[in-house]
Amino acid sequence: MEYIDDSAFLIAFGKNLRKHRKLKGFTQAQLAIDLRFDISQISRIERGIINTSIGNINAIANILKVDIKVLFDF
Amino acid sequence: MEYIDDSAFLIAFGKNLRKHRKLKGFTQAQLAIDLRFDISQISRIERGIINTSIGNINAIANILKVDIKVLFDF
DNA sequence: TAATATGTAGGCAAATATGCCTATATTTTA
DNA sequence: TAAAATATAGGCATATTTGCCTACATATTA
Repeated sequence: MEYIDDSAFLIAFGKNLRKHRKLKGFTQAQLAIDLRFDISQISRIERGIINTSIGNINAIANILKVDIKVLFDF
Repeated sequence: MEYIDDSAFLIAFGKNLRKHRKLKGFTQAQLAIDLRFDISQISRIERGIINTSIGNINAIANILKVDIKVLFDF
């Protein structure tokens, strides 16, 4: 198993999240509103700027109607 | 798809993490040392007290040598 | 091209996680 | 049972995330 550092992991995660958000037809703003998140958070997460919580990712998966494991499959 | 609130999710996640930690033969202390985490964090995560980051979970998966998706499979 | 929609950048205060610490409880082993 | 190992509880200072905000950049559409 290959080691992946935190920064590379967060960037890869964000890229994958963005892919699935678009596949489900959400803009960052729409997703943020449904989640009652601030819109800036979605942008920060997708760019790998911040290391968000597993609870937030679970909430995102619920709104996107995808299995949470899909968001970690990259 | 069933809605799972943050608290229930964190508790279920922690329970599953504990299961996989034990399957791999780690104590909380051993895991914390390898991760350079404080030991109290492992206990807090496994009990669902805190909502830790995806980066931390990735680091844990690396140390346990499990696919990160396994930790979200419950 | 021009207008509109979508996303990025960054400052700041408040909320939350984290590390470090001591003490206590629970579980496992001799 | 007694001792040792493992896990829980909680306080406190520091670090990080988050929401709210304004401004700017990029992409999409008329």
